[in-house]
Amino acid sequence: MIVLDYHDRRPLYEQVAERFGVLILQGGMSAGERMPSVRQLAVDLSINPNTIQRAYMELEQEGLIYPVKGKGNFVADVEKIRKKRLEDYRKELDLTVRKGMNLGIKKEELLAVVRQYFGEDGL
Amino acid sequence: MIVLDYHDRRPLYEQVAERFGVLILQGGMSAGERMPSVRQLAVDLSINPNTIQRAYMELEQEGLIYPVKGKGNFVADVEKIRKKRLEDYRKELDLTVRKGMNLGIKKEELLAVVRQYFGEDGL
DNA sequence: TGCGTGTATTAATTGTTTTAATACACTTAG
DNA sequence: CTAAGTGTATTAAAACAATTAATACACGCA
Repeated sequence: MIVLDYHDRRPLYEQVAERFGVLILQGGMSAGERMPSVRQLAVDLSINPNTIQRAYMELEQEGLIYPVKGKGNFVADVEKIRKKRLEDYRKELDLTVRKGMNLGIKKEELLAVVRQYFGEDGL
Repeated sequence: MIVLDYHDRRPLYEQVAERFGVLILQGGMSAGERMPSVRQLAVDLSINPNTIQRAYMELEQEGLIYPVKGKGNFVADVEKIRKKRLEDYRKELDLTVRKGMNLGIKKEELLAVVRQYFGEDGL
């Protein structure tokens, strides 16, 4: 069971989302497994159900879980998670490169950064 | 003289900074030229001097102006501005590429995005 | 139908941002 | 050296946004 840290300045819903996020990504929960119910977890942690709801919303945004009305929230497939992460990253990358173009950066400089992390091989 | 828009939801200091920022970047003011004094501009716009001060702080952060105690704020050299922008962008670019590496993105995909905006030539 | 589930709306609380009031410190003209 | 103009720092008031809670609604299943 997760534990809240009231010395942590971050909001409660963020702590809850973060703990479960790590748990899921590290394989502590498997795909399809049910999350604790909004109400039950709220009782366990002695906080309001809406705070849990908010945390689950965050996790849903990240593609880590999905809700089923009347049944509960369930852990998503890690493969789908990975795909969503890549999707989001591609948008970010596109923006960054375009921004560089607008700033008048040289193509070679962009390539150099890529090489720096991915090596020279294969050009 | 700039004009404040009280229907604009953005804070006053941001409006002030934005207006002068555009003015400077578009060549409406030349390097070394003096900005309106904090107090004078405050009187003109009928707002508190600290709000102007805050706006000028923003502009200083962006490298657009520099302060001289007892004398005033002055428009920076556009060349220095350009350099600072590039500096900031390089850090951003570095982070983005590293993040891609951590996500396990393929080198070729990064290169493809670069080509998309900068063309195929020169590989 | 009843219990357990997620969802939506509204309000109270808390925290952050924005603006103002005021006092301090530096520069230069005279 | 003093006065008037300049930027700077500190503090507090006011406005705004984020967070949490209270409450009611809607769905699924036994």
